Amino acid sequence: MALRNAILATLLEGEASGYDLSKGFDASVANFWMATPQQLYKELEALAAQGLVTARVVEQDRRPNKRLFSLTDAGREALREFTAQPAKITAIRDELLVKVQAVDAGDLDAVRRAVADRLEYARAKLARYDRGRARMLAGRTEDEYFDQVERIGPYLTLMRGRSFEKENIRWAERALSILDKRAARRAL
Amino acid sequence: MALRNAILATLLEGEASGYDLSKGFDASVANFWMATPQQLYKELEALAAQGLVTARVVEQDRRPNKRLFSLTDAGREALREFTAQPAKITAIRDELLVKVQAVDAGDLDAVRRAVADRLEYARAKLARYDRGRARMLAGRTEDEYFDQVERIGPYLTLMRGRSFEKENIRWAERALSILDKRAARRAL
DNA sequence: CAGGCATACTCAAAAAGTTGAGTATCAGAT
DNA sequence: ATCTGATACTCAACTTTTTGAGTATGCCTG
Repeated sequence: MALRNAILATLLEGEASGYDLSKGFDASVANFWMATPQQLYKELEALAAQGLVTARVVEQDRRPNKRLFSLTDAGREALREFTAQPAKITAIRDELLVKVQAVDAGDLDAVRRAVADRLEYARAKLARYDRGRARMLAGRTEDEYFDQVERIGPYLTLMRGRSFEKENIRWAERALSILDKRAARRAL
Repeated sequence: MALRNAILATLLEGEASGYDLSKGFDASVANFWMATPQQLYKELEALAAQGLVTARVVEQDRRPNKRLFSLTDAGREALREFTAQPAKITAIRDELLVKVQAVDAGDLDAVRRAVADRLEYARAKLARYDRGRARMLAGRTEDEYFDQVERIGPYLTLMRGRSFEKENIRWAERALSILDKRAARRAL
């Protein structure tokens, strides 16, 4: 039910195929609701069956045909209704944190590596967010941007994703240094 | 499968009942893997059946008996194996962000309210994190703390939760001011 | 002395999400 | 000339999570 709304929200940016959505689609859906391709295709099918989106087939040469989905008026209305409802709180669920919680009874090196992997991932993602941000701002300040554009939603969600990754980086750096000290102490 | 490990990791802090876990249990499980009480009871049952935890019934007067679960050696070993595996990346799934993404075609006031609610929630949660942190540090600096205690996992996960809520606060404050400007502009 | 909240659970259906295995075509690299 | 990787999907089994409805006792407040 929530993926449904994430897809509708993303289609506000324009028509997209299942494949587009499954590859970040300009980093859109993935910023607030990650899903596997299978889920996206299935949900798009369901949305089309309910008349919330329409599909048109685009024939391409040199690559498979694709179905581009776009919002219908009913879809827009469904999205509006969704925004009018209160949001439930986010469930934090992070496998890395489970491992970190268990580090004292676990494999210190492996956890260290997992944190380092996350750090690297977060840095790459932050760079992508920064590129997306630069593209949106196009040389303007934030205030100028907000004054000039129609849609503020995509920028706000981008900023949340960006600060999330920034925090991941700060935390992971600190955690690594603490884990390293602990490893040194164990080695004695 | 991941909830399983979250429970095992939490039980490192000592025995707990399903009810304890379902009420934050010193904010433990909830910091990295939120679950409903039903899920926790079911998972504890499954863990007991697999011999990863053992239950002992504690008879209480003036309140219902409870079953306290603690880790077995097999459970400890399962947890260790889990920490040795690489962690998969976290799926970001936040209903509030879906609403914010859709705000331009949605109900601006309702979204504003949803962001304000999140801000309030994040502030309350930050205060709880700060209390937990003060309790753990007990007047020591972080470095002193790390030198003195056996377990660093719980502090590290607490810090991640804390910085997550801090970022929620910063973002929500900024988002509110932008949404307000937008509302003023619409009102013209 | 009634009503609500806290403790402490259980059962089960339905919805949502994950995992694994395919299909088919074309571009570019080895 | 073959192999990898990108595009663009589909089907199905399985696991996980959510939602809703209960049970039972005792404490505290108005």
